Amino acid sequence: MLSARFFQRSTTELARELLGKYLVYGRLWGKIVETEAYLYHGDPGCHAHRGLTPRNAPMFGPAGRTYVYLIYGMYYCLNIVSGKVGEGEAVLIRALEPVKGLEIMQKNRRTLKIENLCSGPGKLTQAFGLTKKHNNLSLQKGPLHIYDNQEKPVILTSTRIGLNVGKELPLRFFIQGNRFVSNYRPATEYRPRQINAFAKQAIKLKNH
DNA sequence: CCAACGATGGTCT
DNA sequence: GACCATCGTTGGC
Repeated sequence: MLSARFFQRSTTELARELLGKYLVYGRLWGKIVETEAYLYHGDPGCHAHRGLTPRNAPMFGPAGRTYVYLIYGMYYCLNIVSGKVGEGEAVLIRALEPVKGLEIMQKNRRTLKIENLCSGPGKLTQAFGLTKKHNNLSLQKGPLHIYDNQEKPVILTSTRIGLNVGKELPLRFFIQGNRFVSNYRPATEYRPRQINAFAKQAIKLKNH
């Protein structure tokens, strides 16, 4: 299991570092293959962007906890809280490669097709049986955990999916060539300078 | 293949 | 009352 320290890094870095790691819930294992970063400053697409509310409260807590919310009245999305306490940031887990417990996932998802089990944020929570009950839980304490993996994947970047605001920001990350990634979208190699330039601008905004 | 659309209910203004 | 970090189905090619 990963230490608390693992989660204490910048949100965009955590979003990349989570790729290739395992999300583990009981007998269910999935390799994280796609993530998105949501930032407190300068990111209108972030739930916490307008400040603390009852729903987004976990995002303002310590890194390494879960933030699970209901979307479109039907699906749940799993996030891993990042950033510092008081800073509302998180990483959305967008897709997993199913690794263990595939029969259970198939039952939960009502499909046999492996590519359709966890290839989307609403799909993976359904496959794992995650709901609001799993909101604001420590990944150190469980029952949800992140396990390490030595894999160093090749990472690509693109804009995020499904947003009406903040859609131009390059904050989606995924493993090159992985067939369980949720959606095609024009992507580029990971460019630290591009991300850093944005982060710099966000801090400027913060200090206004 | 893929664009359009409806289901569905919590959250915030 | 409007919005939504989605998904499965439908109907076109």
